[in-house]
Amino acid sequence: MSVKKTLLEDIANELNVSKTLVSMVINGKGDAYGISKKTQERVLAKAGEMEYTPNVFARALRTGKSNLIALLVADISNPFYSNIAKYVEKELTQKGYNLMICSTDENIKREEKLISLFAEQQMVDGLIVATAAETGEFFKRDRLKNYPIVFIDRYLPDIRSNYVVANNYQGSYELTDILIRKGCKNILMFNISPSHISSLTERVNGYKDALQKFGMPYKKENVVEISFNNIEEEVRDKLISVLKKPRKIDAIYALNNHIATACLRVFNELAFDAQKEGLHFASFDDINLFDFVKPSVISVSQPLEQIGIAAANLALKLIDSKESENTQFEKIVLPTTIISRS
Amino acid sequence: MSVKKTLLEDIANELNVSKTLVSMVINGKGDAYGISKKTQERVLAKAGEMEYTPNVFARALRTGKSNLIALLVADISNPFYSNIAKYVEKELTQKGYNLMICSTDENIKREEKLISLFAEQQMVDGLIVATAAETGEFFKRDRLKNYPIVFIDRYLPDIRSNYVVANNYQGSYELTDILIRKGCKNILMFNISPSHISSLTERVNGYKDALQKFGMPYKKENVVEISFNNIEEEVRDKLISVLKKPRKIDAIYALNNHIATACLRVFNELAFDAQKEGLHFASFDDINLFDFVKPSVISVSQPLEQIGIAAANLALKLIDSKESENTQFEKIVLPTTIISRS
DNA sequence: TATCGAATCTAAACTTGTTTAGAATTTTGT
DNA sequence: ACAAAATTCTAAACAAGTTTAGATTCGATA
Repeated sequence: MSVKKTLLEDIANELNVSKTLVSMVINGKGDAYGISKKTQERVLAKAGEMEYTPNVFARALRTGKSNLIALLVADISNPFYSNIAKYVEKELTQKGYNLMICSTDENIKREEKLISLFAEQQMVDGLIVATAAETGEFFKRDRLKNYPIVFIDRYLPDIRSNYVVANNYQGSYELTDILIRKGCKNILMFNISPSHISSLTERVNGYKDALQKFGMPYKKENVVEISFNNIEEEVRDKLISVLKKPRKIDAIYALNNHIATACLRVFNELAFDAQKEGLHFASFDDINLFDFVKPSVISVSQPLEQIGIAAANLALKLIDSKESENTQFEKIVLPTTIISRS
Repeated sequence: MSVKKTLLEDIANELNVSKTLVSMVINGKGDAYGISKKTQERVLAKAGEMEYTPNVFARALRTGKSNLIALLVADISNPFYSNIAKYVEKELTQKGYNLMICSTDENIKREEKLISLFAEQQMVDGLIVATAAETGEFFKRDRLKNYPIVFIDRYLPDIRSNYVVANNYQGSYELTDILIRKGCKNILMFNISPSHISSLTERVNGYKDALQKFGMPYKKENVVEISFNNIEEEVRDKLISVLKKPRKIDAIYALNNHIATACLRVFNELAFDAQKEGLHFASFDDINLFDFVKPSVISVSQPLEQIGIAAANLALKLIDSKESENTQFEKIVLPTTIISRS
């Protein structure tokens, strides 16, 4: 019962011209194909009057372009990703593209399934991915050769690829440096497990190298691994046992915002006054929350807007230069900022 | 240079059968069309071997179904929406659908443009929308008649529609009730402007009716409107002037999480100890942050997961029953929970 | 042995645009 | 005035599937 959609052909029939002509005019190629100004106007007017909107699928089928880009992240409800998503979308919208955002749940199989659907079938013109992959063998498959993929947040060392990431190493190095200068001798780091993710390993490396600069030993027992799917509980257990022991630890460093939140929750529950106890608290990733809590958080803030914009534009660039067999890969590393709260 | 994709026809040629047959088997209609078991097996085996994946656009063009649903929200970086998005996506994935999430920036024109693109051209099979519209005239257009649209968070009173919302009235009523029972005589409410959005007006109504129940007057000056695009600054100005005056106000009630965060920022900056000053603080919407801040926040928590799941399933139901001219509209109102922190 | 029916399969139409190759018309040049 | 060139337009092919209508093939029935 719903009203019939207007087709190209309907406009053509109304005006007694061919649908070829209408298509050309609608796509702004009227001049290029030498359609008279008068005819162009008539077509445009009629198209407006009949509320014509092109069928996206027919167009994509014929041209092989959907003007769609997909963004794959572990979890869209993580503010880190949802903020990046916002900026990616904003940038793409300006350039006439639409964005599909999908959560992979940090599940490699799901990620691969989505990539097969989106990329191999050209459902989307390009892909922006915070990959959960370990080695990334999947990305070597022929079908993905020459397909526009931009990695964000994490990259795969063994895969030649384009990526946009924050300078995790440098940020972590600076943060550790600050903690040491504040007098910390025993910085306990909470890492995520599995820890193959590049951004995490680089944060660990930055931490190690800063220790080394000050001639401080890297103690394995000072890096605690937390399963990514059970953060709250494991942090609670580990942190409580640390706080209850006679203290050697003089700083806690959470490697991402989830861990940091879990730590803060424990401090809160125990009514533990870190400041009074001489314990510093630091986190990689900066979230709103940190502006309001005690203990004050020293954090590394990632340039979310710039990451989003850069990833969007890099993807568009790759799409535009797709045929040109460009084997040059772009690796964009953006600086982080330390946020030190009093 | 990238490897050629496998087409239905390629499989058909390899096996010396028609592409019709291959299509039928691939879509699981082999039995229905009387294709022999042996042939079905051969097709499936060959399809797997050749890594066939169907072209989404060709399929959608012919069938008029894309297995895509779009979710339109004001801002995907708002945890309220990003959490709903997560659950909607999870539910849809299980049912074989993919989700397109788009931010409208609370911009009605952009919302309408996206809906035209998505719905009128059947780019997506259904739509879930937290609309920015005021009257919703747009939704009355013929092209959208009988198109599966589910409103979430907000609905349009003048539009006959399907929606899934939290019980904003009841939540706000209960919250106000609690504040009054705690002895509050002057509850200052920060509302968002423009305030035509149903969820907000219902929160105001709940507040008013609770006051009335206790025979307390509704004072216009106790409802302050804050422009949605300048929340931080306006809240700062208004709140500071309130706090500096000789106090009559004994509770602040923020109508959403953005306003609440802005208020907390002001308390923080002023080192204002609300508890000591006998000021209660409440918010509609519950976010992580509230677990960690002072003053303690009394909040109304919305059932994000249930909203997401219900919206997804309602959309799917509408899609399935599309042809049946169902004029019955479903209105799902889910209960909220008060979270009272000590 | 011609016929009917079931089982199995296929040719061609169809979805809605874009693009190619070329046709029809008008203008220009001499 | 006629060919060449430029202008303006169109028929048909094409993208890659799904669906309809009907064609074979085979054994069974009369």
